[in-house]
Amino acid sequence: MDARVSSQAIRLDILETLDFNNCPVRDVMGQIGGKWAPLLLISLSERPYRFSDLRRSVPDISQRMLTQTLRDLERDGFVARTVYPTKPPSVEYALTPLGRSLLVPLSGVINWAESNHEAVRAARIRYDAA
Amino acid sequence: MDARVSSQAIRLDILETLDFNNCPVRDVMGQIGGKWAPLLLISLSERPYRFSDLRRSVPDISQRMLTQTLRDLERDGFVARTVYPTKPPSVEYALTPLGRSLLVPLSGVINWAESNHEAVRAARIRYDAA
DNA sequence: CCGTATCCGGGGTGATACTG
DNA sequence: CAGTATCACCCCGGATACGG
Repeated sequence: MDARVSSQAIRLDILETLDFNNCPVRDVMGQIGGKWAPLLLISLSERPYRFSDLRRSVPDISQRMLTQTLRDLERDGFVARTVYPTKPPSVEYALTPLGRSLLVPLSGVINWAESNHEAVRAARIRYDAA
Repeated sequence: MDARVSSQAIRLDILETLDFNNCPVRDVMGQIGGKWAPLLLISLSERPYRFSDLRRSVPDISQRMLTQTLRDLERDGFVARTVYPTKPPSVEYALTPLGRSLLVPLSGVINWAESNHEAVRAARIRYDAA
């Protein structure tokens, strides 16, 4: 067995075709790796949210950033925006099928982050001590 | 069946305990969601790299950003830095067990990005047309 | 309720030059 | 080869005010 191979297989199909001028990692991760997008996607994985509900679910997001992040997610096809012309109007945001399919692998990273948060924090303390 | 539940189950353990003041998503994704970290982790998933090799593997990264990103990854415990006191010196970067375990779920997102890159680009074109 | 417009400060990023 | 130092820039993001 090759010593470079980990005990857990990692398959990265991308390695063979990685093109830095038209890079899916940059194109996709650039959005979902932003400051607010992951948290919004997590909330929306539960159920559709109205604008104000979403704002309450992420307490320290500004109205400006909430609007802007939702627009970006909508533009990329992850989130659908539905306006109900009530008075006052209400707007509902929900994951699209594409957004839901993204959340499958993304939830793996999120759960990893939760499980290994302490290990990362410990590594930082060790590094900063030296 | 609950209409809110997708055909593909998504389990987010984090939903029950999400604490925004000490948030693993922010703490972990903040690093690996950066501009350069994902690309470096992809390269390092193959094999250890020396500084210059890594630089060649990501052609448009500056020396400054390569150093800084590697330091951050080292600090979080994802990458190990080994100095060989040859002349001139050579430095090798390799994934740690923690980094390798991160790459398991991360590779899922990366492969998703590759598979769905075109769908995302199409969604953008559609959105921008309106 | 759900935005948009404007201003502004700070940090991330690149370019360049220098060192062991 | 593998960095560090410094400068300058730009854009993200917060605060605030206003509008449909």
